[in-house]
Order: sequence, then structure tokens, then C-alpha cells
Amino acid sequence: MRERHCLELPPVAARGDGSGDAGPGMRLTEYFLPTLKETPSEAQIVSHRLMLRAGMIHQAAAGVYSWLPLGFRVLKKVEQIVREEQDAAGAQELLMPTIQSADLWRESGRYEDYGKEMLRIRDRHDREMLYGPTNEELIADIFRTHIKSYRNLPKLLYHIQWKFRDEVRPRFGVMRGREFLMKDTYSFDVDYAGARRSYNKMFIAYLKTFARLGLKTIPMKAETGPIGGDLSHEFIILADTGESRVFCHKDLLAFDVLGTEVDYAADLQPMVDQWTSLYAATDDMHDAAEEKALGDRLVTARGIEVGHIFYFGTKYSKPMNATVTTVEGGSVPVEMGSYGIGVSRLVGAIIEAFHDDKGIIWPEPVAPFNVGLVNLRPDDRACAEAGDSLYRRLRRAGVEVLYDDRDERAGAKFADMELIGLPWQVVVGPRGVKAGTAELKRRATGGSEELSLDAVIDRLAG
RNA sequence: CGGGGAGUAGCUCAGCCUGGUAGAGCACCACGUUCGGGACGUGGGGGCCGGAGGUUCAAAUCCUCUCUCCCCGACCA
Repeated sequence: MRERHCLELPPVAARGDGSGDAGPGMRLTEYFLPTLKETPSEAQIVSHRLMLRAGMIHQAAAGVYSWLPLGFRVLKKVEQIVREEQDAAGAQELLMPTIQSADLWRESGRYEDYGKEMLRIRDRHDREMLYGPTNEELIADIFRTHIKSYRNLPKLLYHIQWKFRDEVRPRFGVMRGREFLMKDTYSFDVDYAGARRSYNKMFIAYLKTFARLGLKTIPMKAETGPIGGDLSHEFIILADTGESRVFCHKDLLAFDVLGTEVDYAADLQPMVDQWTSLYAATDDMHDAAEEKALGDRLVTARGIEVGHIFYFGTKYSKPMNATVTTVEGGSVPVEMGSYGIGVSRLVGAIIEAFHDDKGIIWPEPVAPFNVGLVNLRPDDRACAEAGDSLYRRLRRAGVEVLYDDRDERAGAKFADMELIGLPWQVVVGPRGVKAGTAELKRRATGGSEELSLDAVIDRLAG
């Protein structure tokens, strides 16, 4: 790792808390968490309802949302996991702007083709601009300016940036917004074989990414459009309330990528083959003959598309003149591919996959806080001491903790805690404090146990 | 882009048909009683009824136009 020259800032979570304690935490009396008891009438699907009720987002316009502190924390965690897996696969992060010039899009021919989905803007000089729905043109322009030789290939470049697509009908909250946060990677190779290697890297990186988020993912062959070939896959995560029906071989569900150490420099084709050899299809691509052949090995489920990767060859490099010199000294348009993950959409998708009738059940890697510390009686001296002490010790141990020190009824606190779905709850009340214990509760199972305060720390900090 | 629905308090909604001083529950503020699963009492604050025209002595209510949001379908990360 490189040495750090940057200013050391306190962790984001630690700011704004006047307690003076070190460590990642927040007191609910100070936190901006506008939860709702009633469901706003506009929300239809469960993730949208829960995100509004849990105070994660606030609608700004149709399909456009502000991310409130709790939702923002989750978004950042998802983003960070996506980033880490891109970096691990050898992709390099950069940042392209949201606003683009129409000129580049004229070069590729897409300015006319894209239609009303593209938000077009004019600046004060009446120049035609647009809010980027994707970035192939921009990245191709960067590439052609700076890379000229096969010797500088391959390259995998990505950014995580807001996009805007003026959907006719945005819906499902952040799952189908008009403005959305997307990670898009672009690959550059001198030939098809190289493009395939890049494709495979992203394929595996995607499996890793979604697995780390706690999701079951199934890659499915997707329409390849005019390019043809077999290099296009959608990544579908399974969720009971998912938007589309999917079919697959049941053995796919047992595949585990988390335990596998991946060497991105090695040949990844065998691993990709393993994942693509078994049948998997979305509703519209489903083959009845396959269904029959599989019999009881076929699984029918519901899913949500959270990623899409595809190879498109010279579709943009040719018209935009992004070429490289070859070993032989000739010049060829660079082979490209693009690889997207809907980061903001994933937040909704994760909720679709993990919730119950009381609220969200966050997988630990993306939970906004790991522990919700509930003080049932902050006005009671013994409770306040026990609660404050636990809060301090958990933070010192580096545990992200949200401390409910509000003067509210027990029921309201429990309901809010279930709603925002932190993986662990620690309940401090007069009953336990007398015996020197607190209750440790797991959100996912509802199971709980009475432990001494020390045992609670050991368990959560361990 | 076709078809439907809705805009009244922060949220959920009633009132509109049949014009006559704008309501409820929750939320909010104060005080008191409560306190291990969304308490209770008393008092209080808050809305040009989405906007613009029109009809009328009088419009949340009737008429016209417009904006916004939501739902179903076709499309998409």
C-alpha cells in the first residue's frame, strides 16, 4: 500500500456526536433519522416503503431521491465493497463528469439514437449538453487521446458516478429511479482474446461483489444485440419479492465464490465455464424444453437484475477512431467491453432480499450500524450508566453503534430498531441492570439472550 | 408513449355529489401522570384546500386550463 499523505480526518460517523468518545457511533437524540409510523401512500414495493419509513431517503422529484444519513451510510458501504472488488480485479478508478457535451455523442451516432431517455440541456452559450446516461463516449475519448499502443493494454477503467435516464415511468423507489448511482467499468484490449480475459475478470469480480453483499447471485445469458457472441450476462440476485421470474439449475444455488481465492492473473475461463455451464434464464429467455429436461433439478425463483456486463468490440472505438498500433505496426480499433453495477439500486435490492413484516434485516457488511443499543430508561440513573458505558466501550472497540438514548416508550424504540434492521440489538433496561445484565438480540432470528455487560462487549467486539 | 387514479396540516385521510367561518387520527410544543413492545390527561401551535382563470352575494366544493405525483401496460442498471 502507498504511504498516506492526506490529512487524517476522524471517521465520518464520529463527527457530530458531542460525547467526546472515540469510535464510530451516534446517539439517536442527535442523529437525523426521521422514521415514519405510517406508510407514505406513493410507495408500492417493500423496499421503497421501508426506505421511506426507515428515514433513508427523501423523494425530490419523480425517480429522484435525496439520501438521508442512514441511507447514505448504506449506499457508501455498498459502493465501497463494489470498489474493493473492482480494485482487486485490477480495474483502476477514475471519475468522469455527469454533464457531457453533445459533440462526443454525435461522433458515436448516439446523440440522435438515444431518444428522450437522455436529458438534454443547453448552457448559457446555447451549447448542447446532456446529463450522462452512460459513459462509453467519454471513456473512449480519454482512451484515444492518451493510449496509442498495444503495449499499454489491457486496461480496465471504472468510475462510480451518478447517471440520469429520463425514464417514462420511474417506479419502485431507488430500484428504478431516473437518477441513480452506477459503477461502470470499461475494458480495452487489442484483440478478442484479450477482451474475453477482461470480460472474465469482471464476471468473477461481480460474483465476489454480490456474495460479499450477502446476496445469492445467478449470472444469466443476456441478449447480445448486434454484436453477437456469448459475451453478455445479466447478474440477477434472488429475492422473493423480485420483479421478474427466473429459472435455473438448482446446483447453481450451491456455488460459493466467497471461499475461493481468485488469482486474476490466471486463466479464469474454467471458473467462468463452471458458472455458465448450468441452465439459467430469465422469464423472457426461458426455454420450456430445458425446463422439461431438468425436471426437479429446476428451481423457479424471483430475482432483480443488479449488474450487466457485455463485450461490444469496436462499436464505439471505430466511429470515434480509438485505435492502437499492433505488434506488426498496423493500427486497429480497440476492443471494448462495459460492465455496470447499479449501486443505488442494490440498496433497494438488498432490502427486497432481506426484510420481514417489521422492517429491514441488514446483512452485516452493509448495515448502517452493526449494533443498535437501546436504553429503555435513559432517565433512570442505573440504566443511563449501564447504557452510556456500553456505548463508550463498544465505540472504543471500533463497533459501529447507534445508541437509542431517546426519552420514548419501549415499544416505540423496539419498533424503530426492528424497522431500521441493525444486525444486533443490545437492550438495557431496569430489569436487567439490577442483575448486571443486558439483552443481546439478533435481528435476523429474533433470538436473544441475557448476558453480563462484559460478555456483551466480548461478543460484539470479538 | 397509451390507459387509469390522486393532489386538503409533517404523515394517513375525511369533507366535494347537494357552494355558506376547514376537520379527525398520528406527529409537534408545554405541564402532569406514566414507563420491557408505537401510553394517558389538560392546554397549545400548524393549512391561501397544487397553481391560474372563470361562474356566484359567496368556491376546498361547480366549470376551464395548467403543474405535480402515483398506478397498469410497452422500455430499462
